[in-house]
Amino acid sequence: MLPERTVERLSEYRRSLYQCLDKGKTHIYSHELAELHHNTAVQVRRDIMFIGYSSMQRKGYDVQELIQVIGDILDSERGLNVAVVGMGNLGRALTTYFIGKRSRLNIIAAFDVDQTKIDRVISGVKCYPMNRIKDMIASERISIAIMTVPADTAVEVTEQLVAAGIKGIQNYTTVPVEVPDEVFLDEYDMITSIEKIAYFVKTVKS
Amino acid sequence: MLPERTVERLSEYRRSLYQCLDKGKTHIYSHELAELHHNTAVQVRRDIMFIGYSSMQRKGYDVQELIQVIGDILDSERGLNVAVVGMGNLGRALTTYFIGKRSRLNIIAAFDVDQTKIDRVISGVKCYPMNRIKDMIASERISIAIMTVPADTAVEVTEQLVAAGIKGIQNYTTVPVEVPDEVFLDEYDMITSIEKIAYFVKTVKS
DNA sequence: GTAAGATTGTGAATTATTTAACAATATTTT
DNA sequence: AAAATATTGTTAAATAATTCACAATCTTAC
Repeated sequence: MLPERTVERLSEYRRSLYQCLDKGKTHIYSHELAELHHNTAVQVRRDIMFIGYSSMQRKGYDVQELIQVIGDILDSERGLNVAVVGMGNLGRALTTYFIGKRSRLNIIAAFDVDQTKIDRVISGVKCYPMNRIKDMIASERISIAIMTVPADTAVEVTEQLVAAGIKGIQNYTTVPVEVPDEVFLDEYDMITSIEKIAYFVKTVKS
Repeated sequence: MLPERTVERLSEYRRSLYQCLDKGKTHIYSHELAELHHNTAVQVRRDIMFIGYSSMQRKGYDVQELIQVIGDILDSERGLNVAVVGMGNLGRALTTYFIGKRSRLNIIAAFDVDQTKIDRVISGVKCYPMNRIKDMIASERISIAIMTVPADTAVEVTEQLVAAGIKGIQNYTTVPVEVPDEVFLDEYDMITSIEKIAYFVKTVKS
């Protein structure tokens, strides 16, 4: 099992590699990838070492091959199904982000309380009522939920997701939630990230 | 200067502390804070040690005082002004997240290319055309920009922000950008975060 | 008022992550 | 074809982050 940071970086590298491909660039040096991602060439080589890929030396990494190898590590064979829970601004933003991205992650359902959204296709995804969470997760083999609901419903929604057998949750609400060990949880708080920037903006100056 | 992770955690603790305050809870133990944030009591104590606060021992930390002390570390005296660049779904989501939050960060302007948005107040923030970036950042003393524009304009918009003298940028687009050393940059990629979850969901099982 | 118990604060140990250093090797130059 | 150069892969060193372990201290129970 790779370190969390390494997984993140691999995912990011892959995005850049696809861009290289689009530009017709067939090989890339470790220091080029590093520069694109604000880290060092050694770090890049180390990450790539982790996944056991070897370039033909001195020509840089073969872009196509590297994409392939990263895919072998990151992706599941048949892809994973994803649901967006909460089709507000953030839910829709995320969903449109995904559209057109080469990805083995398929957003196949959205859930919302808003009656006017239900049964409609929003940002390319069909929207279901919250009480369908349970059966849809089971029947559609949804393994990951992206939670973009209002803060005050986060805990309750999490419980529903866990009860339905979800395997991973990305929590974008501003409240931390609790899940059993076997569910992978990641929490990201936009306010925190801005407060962090504010701190460094403030303290670098002084 | 505190470690980045510590700053993040402090911001998160503070959020929980405000919630305690609302519930009338006046003191909190390190292990309680830890549980809320999926980390250990030692970690919490270490973080709090970093900022030089001491509880009256054995009663837990005084919630109000701790909020105060974290604020002294994280916040700037007079607060910082923030702009959202790109008032799409994500921009609006973020802006509404901030509204009503006790914060020294004031989102005071939004920028967008869309003519129909310009000069209107959206999610509580006035929206300006992109060509106002330069003068607004200067005249309104905006130090932080949250970039939520389409990927293909990210690099160009970053250049504008930097030229205008921005101090910190949160990049929510899917392409990495380049800034000079004195500008603090944080990049967060939602697709990466979901790919990471997918990896761990996949590999924990096997 | 003494003993037992709970909690903090922190030096030391551990673990994780990053960086340095350099041998190995392929390519280009002369 | 030998020398110079550039790049990778990897061991070892350094740095950073977390956890352990425990003294100090306050509170409660008896």
